[in-house]
Amino acid sequence: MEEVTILTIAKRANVSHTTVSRALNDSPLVKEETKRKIRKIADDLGYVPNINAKGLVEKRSFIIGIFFSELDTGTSPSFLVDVINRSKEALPVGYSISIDSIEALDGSNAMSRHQYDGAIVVSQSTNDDAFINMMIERGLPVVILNRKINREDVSNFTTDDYLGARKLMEYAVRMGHQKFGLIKGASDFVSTHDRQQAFLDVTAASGATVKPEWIQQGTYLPDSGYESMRTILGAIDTPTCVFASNDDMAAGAVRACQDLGYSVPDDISIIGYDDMSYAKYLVPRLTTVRKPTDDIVQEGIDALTKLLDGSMTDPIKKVIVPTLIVRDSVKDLRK
Amino acid sequence: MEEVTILTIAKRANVSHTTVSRALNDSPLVKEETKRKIRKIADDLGYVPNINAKGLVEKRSFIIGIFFSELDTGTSPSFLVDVINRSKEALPVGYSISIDSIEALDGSNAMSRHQYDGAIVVSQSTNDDAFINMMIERGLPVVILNRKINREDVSNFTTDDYLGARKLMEYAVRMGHQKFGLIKGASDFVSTHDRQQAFLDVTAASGATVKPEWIQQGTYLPDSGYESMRTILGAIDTPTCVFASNDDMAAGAVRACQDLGYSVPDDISIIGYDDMSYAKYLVPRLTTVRKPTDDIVQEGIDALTKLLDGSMTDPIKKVIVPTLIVRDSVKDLRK
DNA sequence: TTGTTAAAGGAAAGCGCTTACTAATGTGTC
DNA sequence: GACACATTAGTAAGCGCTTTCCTTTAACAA
Repeated sequence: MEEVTILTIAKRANVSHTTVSRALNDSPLVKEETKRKIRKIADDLGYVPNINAKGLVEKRSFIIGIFFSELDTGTSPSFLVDVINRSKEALPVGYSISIDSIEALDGSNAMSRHQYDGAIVVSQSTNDDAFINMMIERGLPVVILNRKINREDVSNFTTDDYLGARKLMEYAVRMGHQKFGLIKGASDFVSTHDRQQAFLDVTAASGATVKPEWIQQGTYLPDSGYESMRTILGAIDTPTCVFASNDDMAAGAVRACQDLGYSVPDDISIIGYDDMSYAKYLVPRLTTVRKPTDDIVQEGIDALTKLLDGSMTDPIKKVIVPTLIVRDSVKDLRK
Repeated sequence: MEEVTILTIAKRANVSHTTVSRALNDSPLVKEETKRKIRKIADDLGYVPNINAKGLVEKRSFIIGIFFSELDTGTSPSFLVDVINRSKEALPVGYSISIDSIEALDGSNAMSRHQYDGAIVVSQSTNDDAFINMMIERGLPVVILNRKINREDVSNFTTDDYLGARKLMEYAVRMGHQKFGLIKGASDFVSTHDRQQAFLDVTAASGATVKPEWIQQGTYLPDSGYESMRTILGAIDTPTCVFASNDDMAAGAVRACQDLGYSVPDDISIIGYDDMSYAKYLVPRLTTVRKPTDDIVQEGIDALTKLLDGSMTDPIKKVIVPTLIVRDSVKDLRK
């Protein structure tokens, strides 16, 4: 299996390798007929361009980086997989993707070891800003997902966590709840802040009771939901509804209730956020908010593709609205 | 920010670029002192080798491919993430990883578009064999995970699904169960077959009852567990214990029981497989088998690394044993 | 002194590709 | 027939790196 290069093809076609290169890149400098002939030969020979050589002269790597704030902890696997899947589908052929966590890369020049042609940053935290700015300064085509960025010059696709949490909390209030607990997410995540703010605003506006001991700090991981819920249930008085800032923690919280002999939702209601795939299999089925991950990712990749081929004119900013998903984990207190 | 190449360094150090290259690659042909000087300059200048140029001459791509049988369906997100994470950690610096699904690549020469330096194949199905053989024939360093491969010349890390399912079923039998149902996994997955075989062997050996209508075909996805369970519960007689071939389907099955007014485990016991992270948050906590994913992946990457740097002598074969995880979803019928 | 050898580093080729330049044709105009 | 000027294709340079030869210098033996 001899390596077939443009030179191999050139000989076969009785043209120079220059012409082959041009034909394969659809240059207007070669006749259609010649192109056809050359392409045919390339096909027959099973020619595959050497991406290193091509990249070397074009100063490209054909690798696009996908960066998450963290890989092990904050980012949910299904979100990650979704991003990867859509990226593969939506990216032009020939590109590889490389996954990394910003946290792990930070400070080091590790990032520049791979010279990415473009990047998708799935950002959870303002801690990522330095990294993001660095990429933009370098002139790298980059798209930021998930978190709102205060720069005009970069495409940014987000969801409105505040709005989603608001919808959710307002629903709980409509169902007659007046005593609320909160399990917060990982502390430096913006989503944590937004969801919490909606919680505070809605409870304040509706005159609901929120005792300090009903507000617990979690990490977005299931175990922290479990522990936080135990603490909340340990208080003298207990809330009627607890908002766990994501579904993972909600699952842990439900578990804690069960372990301590509380029935969900009869004794206590639990609401989550994200609508993870298993949310509808929990007992009770979790009332939550669907985060439009798919859309965010799809639009993000589309934008990056445009950036890559130069067809992007102005940066795109888009906020995709989340949907309230009502299931069975909230008791109707009005009846 | 001028691009700094070995030539930039060479000028600064008053040596030829050749010497720089050698110094940076720790060649014995340059004096230690010279090396130190050159490395210092490289550091100061923030030099990053151009991977394309390096790859071009060394005929390497610095990309290793990670292939899954399928990406959307059969492979669980957390497994996938685990593989990615460990790969990142364990692979030598400078390498990028590229994720792909065999299914999507198959037939096309798409695979050869990227010229991988090595590959990890996470195989679920014998359908992957053609692909695997092709890679081996090409002489690509490759390691197969998850599924047993009948080739002597390739490293292979697996778990024993038959053994795991056997342990699980034997436990259920010990708990007094004598009427068993089965929800099978995706049909062309080897794991499906192995788990089913253990089910059949144990039930046969223990003289348990297994009615045909208690055996349903699933897909490994939660919904199929739900539907299958509904079908099983629709039978005139029902089993006392149902083995769902993975936790996702078990979750669906539990849900179906609940919806139809059956209590788990009081009316019916459910057992799963894999020990997904949420398994201990289901209600009831799921009795299942822990699949040693971490170990498989870690050993796989280690092997590939050795393959890559030529320090592998003989292919490694290893079967890692799964662990029974007893929780609350199986009722003790003996009391 | 001459010869031999080891050590250290340089010159140049070349990896496979794109892309200025250049050259060879053909075509139309006066 | 002489001129411009498209059209098509070829020549050669060069992307940043490794590596094969060479060359230089120093050290040592005879």
